[in-house]
Amino acid sequence: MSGQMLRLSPAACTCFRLRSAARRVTAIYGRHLAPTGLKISQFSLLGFIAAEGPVSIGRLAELVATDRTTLTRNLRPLLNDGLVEPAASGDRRRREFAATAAGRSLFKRALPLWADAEQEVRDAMGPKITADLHGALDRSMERLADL
Amino acid sequence: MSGQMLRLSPAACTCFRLRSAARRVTAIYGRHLAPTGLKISQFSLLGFIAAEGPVSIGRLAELVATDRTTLTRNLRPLLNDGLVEPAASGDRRRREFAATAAGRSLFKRALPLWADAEQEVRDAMGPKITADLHGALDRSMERLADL
DNA sequence: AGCCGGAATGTGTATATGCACATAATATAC
DNA sequence: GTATATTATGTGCATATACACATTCCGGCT
Repeated sequence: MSGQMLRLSPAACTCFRLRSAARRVTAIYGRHLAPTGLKISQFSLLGFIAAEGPVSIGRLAELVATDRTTLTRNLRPLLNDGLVEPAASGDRRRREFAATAAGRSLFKRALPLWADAEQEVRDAMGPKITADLHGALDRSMERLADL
Repeated sequence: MSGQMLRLSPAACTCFRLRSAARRVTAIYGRHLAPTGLKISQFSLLGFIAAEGPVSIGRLAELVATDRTTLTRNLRPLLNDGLVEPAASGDRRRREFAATAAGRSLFKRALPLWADAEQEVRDAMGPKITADLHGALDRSMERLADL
């Protein structure tokens, strides 16, 4: 009985735990990245765009596992701040984007701060739990890929 | 060199992976809960309120590990839909909330759908990876509790 | 009684997230 | 070569998230 109750308790929910963990870790990274003016989501997005070269919204959506329409809006702050700019595209349906020089420069300045955040989390959790978490997340995402 | 590049690649970020996983799993739960009109975050919040009885914003913020001010707004839809209502409070600074009969009823109807989502994720990941993920998340959250 | 520090909460602003729906442009079938 | 299916994207709406700042109230001190 109590086992059943425990499994049904809201806090036992896989989704709830993942979301809680994401919120908490997001806050930690946010503190480190604050001097750059970048949120962690913007940092990730900028990094992918810089690494991929000119890239379309749809391709980005695959890369970052985010809804296409979310990216349309997440790009706005980066465009407004001149970190990303539209790039030429052969297909007029497709809009492509690339990092500007300012964008690449800011990303490079943000990298060590991101590494500090990564290290703070690793220090708090210890190498074993960190590795376990990464492994569990990776294998989970593989299995959930086509749902 | 390539190892260094890999570690610095945006996709290797703990925060990015957690957020991606949370998005993906959120979508799965959302599909199951859609017939109830509840988002997974609303389902969790309603569950906590129903389980705790009259509870303040501040207490809820601790329970669900969410910023206090976020909860102020997350409560709105639940209040508007008559699932949660204000409750008396001895301290006029504190606003307390409790689930209504409709709220408890809807939560009970949503529970099996939530269980279906939980099961779908478990089936996709398998019992071992599921247990590993839960364990890694639990231990991570413990270690990150006071950061 | 009156002041005052701390506690509990709300608001303004900005971003993140995704579904349903609409639009534009390319590719394909005939 | 046009009608149509498909592809790529944007928009309206609603919610989720949290920081900085403002407000209101309680409790203790004088």
